[in-house]
Amino acid sequence: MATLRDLDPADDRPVYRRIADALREAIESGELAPGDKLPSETELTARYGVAGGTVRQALGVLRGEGIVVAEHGRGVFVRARPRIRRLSYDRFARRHRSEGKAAYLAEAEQEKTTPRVDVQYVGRGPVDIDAAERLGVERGVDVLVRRRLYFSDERPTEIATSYVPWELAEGTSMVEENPGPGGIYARIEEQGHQLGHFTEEVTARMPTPDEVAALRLAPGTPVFRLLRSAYDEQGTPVEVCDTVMSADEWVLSYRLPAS
Amino acid sequence: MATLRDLDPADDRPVYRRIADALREAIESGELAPGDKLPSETELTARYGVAGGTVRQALGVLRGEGIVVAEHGRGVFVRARPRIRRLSYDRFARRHRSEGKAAYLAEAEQEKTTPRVDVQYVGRGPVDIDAAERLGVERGVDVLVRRRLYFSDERPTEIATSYVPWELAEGTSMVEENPGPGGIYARIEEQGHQLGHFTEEVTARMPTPDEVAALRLAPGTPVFRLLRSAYDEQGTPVEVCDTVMSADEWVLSYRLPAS
DNA sequence: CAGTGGTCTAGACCACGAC
DNA sequence: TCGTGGTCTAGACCACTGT
Repeated sequence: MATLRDLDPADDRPVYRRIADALREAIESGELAPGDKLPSETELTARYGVAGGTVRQALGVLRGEGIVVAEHGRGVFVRARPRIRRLSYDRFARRHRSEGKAAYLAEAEQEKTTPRVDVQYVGRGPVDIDAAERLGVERGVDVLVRRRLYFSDERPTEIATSYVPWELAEGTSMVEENPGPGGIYARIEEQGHQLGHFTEEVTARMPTPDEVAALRLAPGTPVFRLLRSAYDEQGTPVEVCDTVMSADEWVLSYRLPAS
Repeated sequence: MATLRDLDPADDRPVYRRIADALREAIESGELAPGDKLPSETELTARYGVAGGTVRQALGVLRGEGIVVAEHGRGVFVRARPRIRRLSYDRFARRHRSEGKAAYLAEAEQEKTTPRVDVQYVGRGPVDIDAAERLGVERGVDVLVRRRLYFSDERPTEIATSYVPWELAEGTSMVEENPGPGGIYARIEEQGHQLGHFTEEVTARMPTPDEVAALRLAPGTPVFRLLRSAYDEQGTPVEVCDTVMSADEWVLSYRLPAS
C-alpha cells in the first residue's frame, strides 16, 4: 500500500475531503502513477480509522473530478489520461479537398493514426432544431442527414451529424454512404457553391448516457459540442455539422483576427 | 409536496437511480419548475420508504448532473439555467481598442450588462509553464503577471491571468492595476508591437474546488479553459492569457477559413 | 426554536473479477 | 473462494436558515 500522508488534525474540513486531498496529492506527486491501483476501501478504512461510507465519499470526490475510475470487483485506479489531440483551425482548408482528402483523413494522416468511419445513417430526414436555425430552413423540413461515428486506431473519437439542404444534395453522391473523394464539401463545391467560410460554436457539458456508451467515456469527463456551419462565397449556409467529442482527449485551436 | 410517480417494481436498477429518475421526470415535465424546492430528504424517505442515505444518493445523482442545487438549511432546488452568453471571435478587433475600450468592456456593452473587474494580482512573477512555452521564454523566468476576476452584473464570470514579457511591460501602465484606455493591448501597440493575430486553444474539464468557489459554480458543471496567445505583426508572441469560465454559461464562437 | 441538508458510524448483503 | 466495489439500512450529531 502506497504511503499516504496522515490527515492534518488542525484542518477542520470534513474528513472525507481531507482523505480525498491526501489521495489526490499522492496522484499528483506521481507516487500513484496512471494505471496504478489505489488502496482498497478496506485498507483505507483501516489506514484512517473511519467508516466505509466516509472512504467511499472520499473516492466519490475523486471520481467526480475524473482522476480515478472504479472497476467493480477489481479496484479503483488512477486514470490514464488519453493522448491529447489537436483540432486545428485550418482543417477545412481547400488544399486538403483538392488533394481528394476529407477533413478527417487529412487529420488522421497528420496524427499518424488509422482512421475509420462508421456511417450510422444517411438519408432524407427531419432537420434538427439548432441546424434548422443555422441553415435558414423551417423546423421539421426534410434535409439530407448524415450521422456517423469516427474512430481513430479503433477507438471512438467523435459523433458527427451533418445536415445539407435537400435541393443541394439530391442526385449527388452526398446521399451515398461514401460521398467520394474530398468528402461532401467537394461535392457541394461541384454543385456550384464555392465554400467561403465556416463558423464554429463551441459548448461543453456532461455527456448523456448514450454518449458515454458510444464514445466509451470515463465517468467525470465532459464533452465538447461543436456546431459548425459552412457558408458559400455568397454567404449562403450550405451545411451544418453537429459534433460531440470527449473534452479530455481534444484541444481545439483557433485563430482570431486583431483587426 | 409534488406528486411524484411510484417506482417501477419491475425495474431492477438500484433504488436510488429510480428515485433520481422520478425526480428528473418531474423536473423535465415542468411539474417542478426552475427555482422550485424539491421535497425534503425526510419527505422523500417517507414517500419511498427507504433510508436517508438512499435518498441522499439519489439527490447526489441530480446534483452531479447539475440540474438541482442544495442549499444548506434551506432545501434542494431546481436549478435555474443561467442565460447563455456568446464569446465572439472578433472581440479583439482593433476598432474596439481604438475606441478606448478593453475587450471585456466592449463585450459588456453589447450584452447590456454591468461589468466589473476585481484585480487580484498585478506584478512581476514567475511565468506559468503553459504560458512560458507559448511566449517563448524559459520556465520560471519573471514576467508581468496580471490575475483578475471579471464580474457581469455582480456575478463572477471568468478568471483570467495574463503573462507579458517583462521587457515589454516595464515602465508602462501595464504594471498598474488599471492599464488605461483600451487595456493592455493598447499599451502593447504603443510599445511598437502592432498586433497581428491571436491563437486560442480551448479545453474543457471539471473545475477544481478553488474554481467552484471563485466562479460560484454549481456542482456538475464543467469549465472552459482558454489559452490565448497574442502575436505582433512580425509573429512574435507578446502576451498569453489563461482564462477559466463556466461552460454552461458560455458558447464560444469562431470563424474558420475555407481556403 | 424547528426544519433543513452535511457528515459520519457500523454494520448488512449483493455483484463482479481473478484465481 | 476471496477480495473488490455497489447498494442499503437505521441510526447519530452537527451546521445552517428561517421564525
